[in-house]
Amino acid sequence: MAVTKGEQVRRRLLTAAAELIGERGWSAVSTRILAEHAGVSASVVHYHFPSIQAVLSEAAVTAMREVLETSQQVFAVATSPADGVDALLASVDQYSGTDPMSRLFVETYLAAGRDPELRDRIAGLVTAFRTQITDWLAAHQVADPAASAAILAAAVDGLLLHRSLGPLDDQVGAVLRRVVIPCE
Amino acid sequence: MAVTKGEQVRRRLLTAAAELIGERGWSAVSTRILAEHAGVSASVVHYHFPSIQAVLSEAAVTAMREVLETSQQVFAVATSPADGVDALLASVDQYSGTDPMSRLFVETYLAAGRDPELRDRIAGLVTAFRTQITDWLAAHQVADPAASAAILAAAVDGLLLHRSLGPLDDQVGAVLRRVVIPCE
DNA sequence: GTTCGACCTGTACGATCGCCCTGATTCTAG
DNA sequence: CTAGAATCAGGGCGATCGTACAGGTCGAAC
Repeated sequence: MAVTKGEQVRRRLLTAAAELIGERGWSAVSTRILAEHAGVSASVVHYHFPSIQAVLSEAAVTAMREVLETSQQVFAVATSPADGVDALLASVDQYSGTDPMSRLFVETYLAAGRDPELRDRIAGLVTAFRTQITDWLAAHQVADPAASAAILAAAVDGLLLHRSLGPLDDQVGAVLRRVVIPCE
Repeated sequence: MAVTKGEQVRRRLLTAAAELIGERGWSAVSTRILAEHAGVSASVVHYHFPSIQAVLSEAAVTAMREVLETSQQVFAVATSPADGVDALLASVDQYSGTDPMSRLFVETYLAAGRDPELRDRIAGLVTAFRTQITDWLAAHQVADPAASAAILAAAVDGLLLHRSLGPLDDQVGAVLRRVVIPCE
């Protein structure tokens, strides 16, 4: 069989960990909670992973990579810079700011500040995402593509953060489109 | 005496809590760690506060209110929308993204998602801050002042989040200035 | 000088934490 | 069919958690 039984359990642990990071917070995910949520015994966690931090890190990096990769694909179909911003915001719209995935992103940013190895992996993911946007903006004659991409990426995370506190203005899309202006 | 001995200890606990939230993370601040950091015995915490969550919430709200109030004062001296954005970014520049205050903001956003009462208090602070910026932008004939203020506030938090992963592009200030365009 | 309240210390309780170890079970190669 | 590897359950260890409580110290009011 291609996927062994143990590999299935390992994946269940990772998906459960990703959910729990968002729901309970990074440092509130314990071995027993994680095991119960994945439907296994507590000691199975330490059979598949060396430590709790290792599970959380791998789960977070995997989940973030998937989201970022699908998120940067929305730019491929956009035909103009304004379309690209709209598509980016639309793809973000499925996250309410209070859902596990949104919170996993922020939790992981914070955890990365306390774990240098995790920090490097996350920085790599975000840099790759930002580079992808930079290239796309440059190809569409946007001025200062690198800084514009940095603002767009930061705005997305910031909007998620603020949206968890309450609804946002309808016109944020129109305003964010101002960021991408053509070269003179 | 105006400030009693007990009040001094209470304040030491609050400032220590604010630091520890940023350094260790919200849910990793324990009674004993907090007491040790404030130079008091462990049970003093529960003499001045009903629970650990209460200390953390009050410390976070107090710290955030101070920062937001001083931060919105930088707009008062700015004479143009572009100046305002520059002043905002400059006032944010003193926070590296890895310092306790930056991290306290994000930690508190996340904690607010798990505590409705804290959420309301934080939402009030952020809304007041955003309203202040909105009024200032409107007074300076910026189009869509409310949405522009939302983008600016979100960008500030997002930039802090991303700056903790690595240095940012030099031109983010120039790009962010594009957000504030005059009414047609 | 005594009383009283504010303030603090030390200790204790039950719960939970990460991690380890020992056996049982299940699967697979030979 | 069997031996061995892979996988899992259960229990236990020392540490730490939040909180409660009983007693001690100390300054101020009377």
